[in-house]
Amino acid sequence: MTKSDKLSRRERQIMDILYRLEQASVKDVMEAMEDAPSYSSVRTLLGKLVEKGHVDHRESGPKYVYFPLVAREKASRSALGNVVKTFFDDSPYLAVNSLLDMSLDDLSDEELEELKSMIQAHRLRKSSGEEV
Amino acid sequence: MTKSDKLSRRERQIMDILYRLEQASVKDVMEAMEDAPSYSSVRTLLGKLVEKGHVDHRESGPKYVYFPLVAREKASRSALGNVVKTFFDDSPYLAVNSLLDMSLDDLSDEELEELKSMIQAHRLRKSSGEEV
DNA sequence: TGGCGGGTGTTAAATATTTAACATGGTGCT
DNA sequence: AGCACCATGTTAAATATTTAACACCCGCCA
Repeated sequence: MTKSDKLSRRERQIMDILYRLEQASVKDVMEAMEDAPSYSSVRTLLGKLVEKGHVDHRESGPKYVYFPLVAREKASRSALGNVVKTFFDDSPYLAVNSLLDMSLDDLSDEELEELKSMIQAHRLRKSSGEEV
Repeated sequence: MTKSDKLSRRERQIMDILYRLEQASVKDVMEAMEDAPSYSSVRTLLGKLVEKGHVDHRESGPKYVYFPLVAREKASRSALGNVVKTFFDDSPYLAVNSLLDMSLDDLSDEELEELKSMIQAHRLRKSSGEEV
């Protein structure tokens, strides 16, 4: 029963913070919360996440530092997949389209170029006989 | 206090289903859940979402059909934004990159082409004097 | 050394979520 | 009409989440 533990709202919130910060002390987590409860509460939540196997901690000087056990990379794919499924009829195209639409202005020329060649490279690879 | 109501796990789950299906009866929602509770429970949850202002319902023949009050489009942007913030250091580029990386194989030639020209069009627009 | 500050471990209470039971109303069918 | 079916309205119990209190430990330093 390592998997499929449903996370509560607070637990999910803390997981997100840990992914965002990569790792964090109790205090760090608390400070990252808009609507933080008491120090004690955050500590309990973190403890529960450790119990459930989502998080681990190591000592860092006098205190603990917590971090997610599932790699950010993997978790991010899962999160993106969920969004695609929930809001874009399972179509990655629609998702990329929307994401581009809402952020094109924030991308640098280099980034735009990079994305384009990423697509281009794939098209070439595909057309050059690499069938399924 | 129409805004900023924190959703519980079940509430979040149901909202996602409503966004996925666009609209749904109690039964529809229940059937869309892996781990559905009783009909009665789902009904209560939906009622709460209505109370909180996240969902509305209309009569459809003999029964109710529920649907989200915030447009899918808007909700999707918000969801994407959260993922970008949580897992991609707030960098849309990294997010698009990852999304493309995990889904390139599923995109048709037309879609690839479309994305490329979307980027291209933006580059042109940008370089033709539309400075910030 | 004695007491403070800052951390953890544990346990228990308050609150919210989640579930289900029971009652009601309409519709269609025999 | 009477009954089964399917839906909703309401209310209450079971369970989980969330919060906080209290006890302890360690390093520091006046």
